[in-house]
Amino acid sequence: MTQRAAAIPALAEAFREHGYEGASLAELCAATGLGKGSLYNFFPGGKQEMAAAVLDDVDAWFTGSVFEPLRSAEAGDPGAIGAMFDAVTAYFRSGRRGCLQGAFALGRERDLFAATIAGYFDRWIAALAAALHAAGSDEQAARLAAVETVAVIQGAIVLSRALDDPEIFPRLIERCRARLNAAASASPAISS
Amino acid sequence: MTQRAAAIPALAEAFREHGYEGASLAELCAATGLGKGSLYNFFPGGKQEMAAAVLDDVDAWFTGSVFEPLRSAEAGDPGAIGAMFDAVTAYFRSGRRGCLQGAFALGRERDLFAATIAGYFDRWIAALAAALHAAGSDEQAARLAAVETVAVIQGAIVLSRALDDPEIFPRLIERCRARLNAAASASPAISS
DNA sequence: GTCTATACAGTGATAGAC
DNA sequence: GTCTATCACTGTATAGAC
Repeated sequence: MTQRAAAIPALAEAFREHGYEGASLAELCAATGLGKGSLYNFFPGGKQEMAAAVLDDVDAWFTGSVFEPLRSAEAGDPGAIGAMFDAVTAYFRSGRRGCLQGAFALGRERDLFAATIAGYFDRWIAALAAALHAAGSDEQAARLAAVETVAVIQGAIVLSRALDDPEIFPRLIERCRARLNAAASASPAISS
Repeated sequence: MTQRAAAIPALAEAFREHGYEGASLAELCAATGLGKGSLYNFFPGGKQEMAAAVLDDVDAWFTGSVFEPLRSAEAGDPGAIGAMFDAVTAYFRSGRRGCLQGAFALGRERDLFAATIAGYFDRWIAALAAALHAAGSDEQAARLAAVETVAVIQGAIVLSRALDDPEIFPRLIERCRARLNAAASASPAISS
């Protein structure tokens, strides 16, 4: 059963690089070093179950390393939002690595994983909005800023890959960081 | 030869909905109402030529309806940037419609169309930066704001589809509009 | 549990009838 | 020009040998 878990990161990279439709079983076998029989032993549901397992794995990582730490801002940690930017920059490798949930949202495979994808972004936005609210923004402004920040991150991945420019992602992240810091230091009464 | 041009919008919708790998020839035939023979008569290069023609068509529309009007801001038109947001909101149907160049940038098909995709975003960013520069921003700030604005638009499409929420796109667009207006009204000496 | 062999639908693409 | 028939091939998935 630990072999199944070991295969998931390799499957994730294959899906990231080729997309859901583009990742053939042959490539998934090559990526994991397993034969078709072994893959189907671990994932009887086939490619769809493999992708679902990968999405769950990514989701679990973000929950533990991004969403939960953001909640610590509610307990008064002022560095939680900065830590999110650090974690995201490392995870997406400054935009060279794509976002599986984001890529799946753009194609037809969205229908297969709609609830999982929506849940991922929903919890990300909710956690960031809670942290911003704890830092002083009113709830509506915090929610909108959280949506925008996640959108910038997703757009930065698109632009980084489209323009093949590794500096785009860190620059946009720095801009988000500065803007959220500025909003947090401003009093909510003023920003209303 | 006009039949070929008539097929392109239908092909565009098919590629948008299914992605490059996911759009099979059978679906491209169904979308256009043409048989394989007819499609191959118009596009001897097959699927790749169909996608290239679609990208060129989208590019031409953006050049005429978005990039060129932005250049008019250099001639003193203050409404050019607002017109871009209107055009983009209508084109992407408030995020329900995907961006072909953005979607292609995330998968392996990026390699096939790398120059076209990069050129599309390059010219969008350059035109918007020129308009912002004409409105008073210094060049570096204008460039960065342009990159961010295009990133927000791309991210807004991802989030709109991921969360299946049609209000996300227009809200983020309004936020961009307000921020660029605020930056334009501020003197460049202050914002340095 | 892992691989090989295989089934069978569907793929992109081509040839030829009309 | 358009369609039908067909190509060789790859796709996902399964069965069975070891």
